Order: sequence, then structure tokens, then C-alpha cells
Amino acid sequence: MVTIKDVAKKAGVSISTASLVINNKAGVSERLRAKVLAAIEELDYRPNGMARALKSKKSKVLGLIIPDIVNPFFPLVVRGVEAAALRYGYSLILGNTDGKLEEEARYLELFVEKCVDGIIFIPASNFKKNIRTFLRIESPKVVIDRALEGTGLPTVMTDNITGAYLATRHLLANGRRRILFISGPQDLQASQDRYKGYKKALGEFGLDEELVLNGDYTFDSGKRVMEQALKEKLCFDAVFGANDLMALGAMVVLSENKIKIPEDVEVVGYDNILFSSLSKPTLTTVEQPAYQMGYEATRLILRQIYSKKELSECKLLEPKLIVRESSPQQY
Amino acid sequence: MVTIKDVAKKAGVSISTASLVINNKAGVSERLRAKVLAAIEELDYRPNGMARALKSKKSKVLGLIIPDIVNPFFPLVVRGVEAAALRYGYSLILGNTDGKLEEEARYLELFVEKCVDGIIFIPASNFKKNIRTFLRIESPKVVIDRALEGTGLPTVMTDNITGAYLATRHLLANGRRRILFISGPQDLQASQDRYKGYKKALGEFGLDEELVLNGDYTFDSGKRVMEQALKEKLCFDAVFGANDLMALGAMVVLSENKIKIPEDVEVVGYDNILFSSLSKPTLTTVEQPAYQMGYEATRLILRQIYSKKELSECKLLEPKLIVRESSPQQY
DNA sequence: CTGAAAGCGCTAACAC
DNA sequence: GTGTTAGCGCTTTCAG
Repeated sequence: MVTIKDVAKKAGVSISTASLVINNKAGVSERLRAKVLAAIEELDYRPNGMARALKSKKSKVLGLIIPDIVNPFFPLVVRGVEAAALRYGYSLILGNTDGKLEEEARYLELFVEKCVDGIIFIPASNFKKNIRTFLRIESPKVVIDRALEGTGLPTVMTDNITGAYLATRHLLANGRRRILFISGPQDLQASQDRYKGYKKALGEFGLDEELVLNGDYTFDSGKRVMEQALKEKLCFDAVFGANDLMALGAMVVLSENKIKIPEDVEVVGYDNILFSSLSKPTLTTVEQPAYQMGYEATRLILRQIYSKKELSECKLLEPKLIVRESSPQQY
Repeated sequence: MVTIKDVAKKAGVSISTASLVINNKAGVSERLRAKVLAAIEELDYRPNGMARALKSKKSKVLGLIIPDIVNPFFPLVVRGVEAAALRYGYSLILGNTDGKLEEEARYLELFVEKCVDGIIFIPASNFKKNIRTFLRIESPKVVIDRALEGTGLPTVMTDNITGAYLATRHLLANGRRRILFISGPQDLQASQDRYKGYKKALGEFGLDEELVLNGDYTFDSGKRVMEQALKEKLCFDAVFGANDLMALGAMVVLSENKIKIPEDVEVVGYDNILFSSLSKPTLTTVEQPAYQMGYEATRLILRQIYSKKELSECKLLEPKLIVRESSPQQY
């Protein structure tokens, strides 16, 4: 391994002069600078990030925890985070938890050991213990997508109540009255908010009978829930899935059972993943700007790192209804 | 920040005793061990990974470069890599390049600075400069999915020739004779192999006229290529996309133009991403065990780390044809 | 401008 | 068994 010492020796200067050149700082004569640069080139020197981090107490690494990398919504978020991070010279340790709380806890610990300069957290649930662990960590923090009530943590999210309201109102305006809501994990604020939006729209149409089944945001849970609904002979003329994956899962089961979409049952999802525009019929959905959410979250982290202040900003992005074949507009 | 020094002081022992306890090593009396453990608990001490890495020259971090996190094939690979990594106490720095060579180069450099203990690389192309940079890096290396001819690098991949051969033969056995092949980036070994498999099958059926258009593995390129094919009034009765995303893109355009699948044109993809089983019609495809590939690659890396030897093993996994509605079996 | 030297938190000889 | 100490590679005072 080539160290700064080797560079200094080769260039015939002291270590500190070499350091100044390496870090592009002023106070070195052109002559020596050139010599050092030449030595670096010749030896193919790369500064040792570990040593730098140890000394400067800045690792230039960010930690990102996501619940499910297989859900196409999250890769987009990751891409946004990464783009912003790389741009500002940070790299990313990825922690995919597959929704498991132990893994989540483990990554949180790991991030502390790895001395990440900031953590972007998309919790898999509202599990108090992990949230508490997270709060205790001193590095800058941002939460994406899931409001952690009352923590004052900087957050980037869309207005889930409005999004779900838009979706439900659309179905109601289409004349549907028995709307089955497939919820996400119940303890997530985002899930609760989408439920609230659903209820709010029902309320406006004078409906108070709700129709709710619980999923967990996976494709399989969407299928499972729909199979259950059919077996129980639930009566419904529309389905609103709390995310596209579940809505897509429900659609598959519906089709298998020769139930026509949208004639017999209209379907709406949430997220606008690529495949919601590819299914047959294409899926009406509520768009969330995933890439942008990741990007903004990272900027929020970076701002905290640079300002050395904890922010408690909440960046609320607007969801947008995208009407497609699974529930064509009738009004 | 709590350091080992604080722990030692609190426990009333020396630093080295504390270190022994922290690292779970023998040679400490039960009495002192308990004291140290108590101190750790009380102070909520976490070892500083930077310092450890600097001293031990092991960062316990792996670097992973993927070309496109939005292609659902890669999240599965990532998940496999991550599962294996976490299991053995490693974390993962993710580098998504969006197919850009500069980003690829940047991540390679970054990994060296970050002192990753190993690199798993899925190159976006056969770009020599980056490959050379990669080869120069001293850490253990593994390549996934893309054979780098003649480098002797340990590799995990499926047999792309066979996979493509299987797909093409299936279409031929179904009676199709004018099969349009939508290739991946031409300079990728994997792409070339899939092309070879396509040619091989054609050859066996005494066909030598090929029908090839170039895509870049993205959904949009699949659409673009198919639009072009239709505009040029190309005559074909089947499409074989070098990955599912492009095949799906082609299907969308086909449908838009009222061309019936599979009646008018049969379609086959490659990868078996989740959504190939959700499209209408569902997409025949060649399965690649993405998760397993990631997992195996990580194990290969880990073995190199532990054995301190460079391996040059090539783990070849078998692809499998999955026949679905877009080209139902007729033979 | 340039160089000597202290020390970041930790591990691992090496003494006792 | 336990403690002392020398670095790992780097940045950063502080003298000169």
C-alpha cells in the first residue's frame, strides 16, 4: 500500500506539504506542488479513507435503510439518494431489511460503528425500540415516507391522506360505492394516513361502512388478501390498494377468477411504479416522486452535515392521481 | 463519543483488557470481564469501526457496482449480496452507475479509498479502461453476469448461450421462422453470448438470415426498437428480447399497434423478473437465479478474503426456460 | 512556505 | 492475567 509518506519521500518533501497538495489547499509553492503531484501520479497513490475518517471524524459515508428493495418504489428512492450522495462526494451503505425488525436494528448499530455521517431511514414499521435507537444516534437523520409522529425529525414524504383521498374520491365519482381498501402494515403512519384519506372520501359521499383488509405492501399479500376476500364472498365493486404491488396482486387474482376489470371491479393502486402502466388493464394509481424523495432527503442530510445543526424540516411533496384503464374516468 | 479508554477507565482496567473483552478473546478473568461488560453497557459503547479498520486493515465493507437499479433483476442480486454480506458481518457500499462509464470509474476509485475488503462488479459494458482499473485493484474481486474474457477473474453467471438457445429453439419449435432478436449493449459478453445462442438455434433449423436490432436493456429501448421495426415494416413472427424489460417494452408497442400476441407475434424475454409473470399476456422468459447469483458471488468474495488467495473460479448457473402465454408451447 | 510532531481510537506485541 | 506502549495513515497545529 502506498502511503502519504511514500509520496512525500518520492517528492522529496515533508509529509505535511504532501498533505496540503493532496487536499488541494493553499500554501505550497508551485514547484513543490508539481513534484508532489508527479509522485502521486507515479505511485498511483490514493489517500486512505479510514485514516482520514479517523482523524477528521468524517467518514463521507451515508447510511440508507429501506424495507424492501424488491418493491420497485424503493430502487428509485435509492437511485435518488445515490445520485445526490455521489454528487457531493458521499458514498452509500445500503441496508435492506426485508421488513425484518432485527435487521433494521442491526443496520442501525452497524451504521454507528461505521461512523456514517448521516442516516436516511425508511422504517419498516413503527416499532418503538428501533425508532428509539435511531433517535439516540447523534449523526444527522432524515426519515423518508413515514412520519414519525412527534419526533420532530426531518422528513420527506408525500401527503398520504390527500393521495388516498384522491384515489378513493375518484372511485366514488365513478359511481362505485363498495370500495375495498387493502391497507399496508397497520402500524405505519403512512398506512394510517392512506386509510384516513380513504375514510375521508367515503365520509364526503355519506358512506360510513368501510371495507378494509390488511396487507403488508408485498405483491403476495395483495394476492392473498384478494383470495381471502373472494372466499369470504365479500361484496365490493372497487379495490384501492395502498400500494401498486398489492393492487397488482389483487388484479391477478381478480382476473384468475374471471372478474372483469374495470367493468365488475375497478382498481386503484399507489406509487406509480413502472409496471402499473404495463399491466393489462393499466393500473390507475397515485404517483409518488420516488427519485425526488431520495434526492431531497439526501440534500436535507447534507445540509445538516454542513450546518452542523439539526433541522426538523418536513418536506411534503404532492401526490398526483393518474387515471388509467383499471378505473377510467366516468365523470 | 465513547472510546475504549472511557470503558477501561470506568471498569478500572487497562485498555488492552478492555479490548480483549470487546473482541471476545480469551485471557481475561470472569471478574474483570463482567466489569468491562457492565461499563460497555452503561456507557453504550460502540467500537469505532474506522479505528479498527485502520489498525487491522480490514474495513468489513464490500463494494458492489451495478448498472441499473431500476431493472428489477438487479435489486434481487443486491438482496442476495446483502443477505450474504450481513450474515458474515460485512456491509455493502452500493454503486449504481445507470450505465455511465464515468460513474463506474468513480465508484471503482471510491472503493479503493474506502478500503473495501472486496468488490463485486457487474460492468455496464466491456469498457477496457474501467476493466483495467478494476483489475489493478488489490482487493478480492468477483464479476457477476458478465464474463470478462481472459482475465481469469472469479465469475458468477448463467450460461447465456444456452439460455438464448433455449429461448430461440422454443420459438422455432413453435413454427416461427422470422425471429427478431433485440440485443443488449453490443460490447457486453453476455449480450454477445445471447446473440450466439440465438444464432446457434437458427443454425440448427437451417436458418441463416438473422434479424437483429440493438437495445440497451432498458424498457424504453425495447419500445424504441419495436417502434423502429414497425416503421421499417420489418417482417417477423416472433421477438426474442435479450432481457424482460426490453421484451415487455416491445410487447407494449406491439399491443398499441393491434398486433396480437402470441397469434401474430410470439414474444420471449430473459431474466424472469416478477413482472414477466404479470403482463398480459404473461411473458415467456429464461430464468436467471438473480438472488442466488448475488449470494454466491459474495461467498466467493468472502472465501478469497478468508483464504487470502485469489481464486479464479467460474460459477456457471443453469438458465431455465419458462413458457408462458406470450408463446405457448405447440410441440 | 515548509517540516516536525502530536494524536484520532484501536489492536497486538511485549513486559510484568 | 493484566498493563504499557508502539504504531495504522492521516490532518493539523505550531515552529522555523
